[in-house]
Amino acid sequence: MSLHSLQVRPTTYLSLTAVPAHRGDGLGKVRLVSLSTDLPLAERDTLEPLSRRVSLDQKQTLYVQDEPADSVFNVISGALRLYRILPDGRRQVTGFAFPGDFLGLSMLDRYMVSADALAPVIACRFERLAFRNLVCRQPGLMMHLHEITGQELSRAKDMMMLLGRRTAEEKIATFLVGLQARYARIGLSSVTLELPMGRLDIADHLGLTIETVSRTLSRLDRDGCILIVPGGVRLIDQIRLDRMSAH
Amino acid sequence: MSLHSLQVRPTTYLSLTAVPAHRGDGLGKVRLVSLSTDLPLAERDTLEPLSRRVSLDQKQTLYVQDEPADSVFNVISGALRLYRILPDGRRQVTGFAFPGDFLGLSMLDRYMVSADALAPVIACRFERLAFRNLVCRQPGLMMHLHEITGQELSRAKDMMMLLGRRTAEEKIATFLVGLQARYARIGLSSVTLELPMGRLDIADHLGLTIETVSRTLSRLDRDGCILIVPGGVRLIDQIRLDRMSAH
DNA sequence: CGGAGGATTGATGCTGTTCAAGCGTAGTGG
DNA sequence: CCACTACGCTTGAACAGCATCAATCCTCCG
Repeated sequence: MSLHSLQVRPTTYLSLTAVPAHRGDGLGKVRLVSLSTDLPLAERDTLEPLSRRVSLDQKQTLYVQDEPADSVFNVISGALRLYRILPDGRRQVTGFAFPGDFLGLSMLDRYMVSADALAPVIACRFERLAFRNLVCRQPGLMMHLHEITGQELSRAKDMMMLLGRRTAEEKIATFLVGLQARYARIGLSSVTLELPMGRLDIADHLGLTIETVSRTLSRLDRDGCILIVPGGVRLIDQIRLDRMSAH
Repeated sequence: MSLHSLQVRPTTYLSLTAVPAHRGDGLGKVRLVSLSTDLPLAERDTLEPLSRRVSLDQKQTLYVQDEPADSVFNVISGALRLYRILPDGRRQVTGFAFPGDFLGLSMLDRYMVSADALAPVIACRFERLAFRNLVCRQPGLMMHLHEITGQELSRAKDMMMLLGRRTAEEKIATFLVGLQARYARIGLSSVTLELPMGRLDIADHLGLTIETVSRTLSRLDRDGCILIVPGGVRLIDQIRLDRMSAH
């Protein structure tokens, strides 16, 4: 099972996700699915016409930092990188997006990062204002979306600690363990982690250079912590990795 | 004018702030003030009994990371530092809070950072569940609070870029210019920045050591960019500082 | 087979850290 | 009023971790 075959994450309560329509209604349309009984059919049908299916090839851009944010997205399949770039070219990859993730949920006027596809992506697109209007009329749903944003904020603070206060080895270990946990949450439990992003993406995510990422991975491999495999990494010594990434 | 004399920031639209009661109702009570016509008197009166005034002396703790988050706060005066600590003592100061700022607004079950006072603090405390319930019934207000959280998230991404990809000098310059802008927004416009936090707090905020912070400030002083004064810094060469912090 | 792009590895260097000493000011008590 | 201490800040010297520069390797794909 891989990121490509995975489509939707099972969510718990009051969740809003989208899956391709089962009805053969051609391309571009998606069927909005809510696992929540709190989201009435009437509202579901209100939101549904707002949703459009978006497909991206690898390396294509979903949106660009500072451009007017007129859409909210929900990733259905694939993987994206989210990043900011300085005028001189230095880049910070603020995160990666996987199936089930929302993008643009804070609904500011402009996108705060750029997003492009690491692998072919299918996403569900909502017109922002309509999305906003609907959500306003659904306090429970809105509260849930707010909570998702709060969790993203919490992860951002984890990242600050990681970037500001941890060594290269700890950064790599934390990244791998975190990715594993994230895959697990979307039903991709495996000892072997697929890494859809390149070494440079990891480097720009962790505040390192590509060489340091490569060297550190090689060393973890030599030490028997991990096993580097084509397209990914197999986590061998989970205990040691957990200790390195402990917070 | 200083952080101590400053009490409330003027906000634009649909804002929820609190000021000490004008009515002499003893200690502990505050009067809830909304600049929004969207927040009806009835709801204002509902929230008002939930609010309690909190006072902190310097170095006192408002709340601790990972403890159950049963309150939401709005800072009225003073300054706080927000931080996380690793088991081995390494610390990341994720930010500072000033008058007008909300704390715990993402309303997760547990506080994601610890908060303690850099200077004597007065804050307005809301019981979380009641706050949440009220906000749920006020879509416009909730939307605004969501937007504030979104802005915090945006600043968190700025921090990631700062921590991961910028030099010590750029970090310091960005910190000073950012603080200046923040003071300006709460009505504290001045060339001389008050720095209620110590060098170690700045270091732990920017992912540096106290020595590097001190050295970098000294160099900026020597170069005529800034002037170090007791308790703060005077920004001299605004243009050069802006260029160093440019994004 | 040949080229392109990504990843690895090595040699060297620099930025920021670490260790250590000294400075300045505020607070305390004789 | 001045010694004495405490604490935060500054400065210096040596060091280390990661960056930089550069060469090579690997794999995919035309």
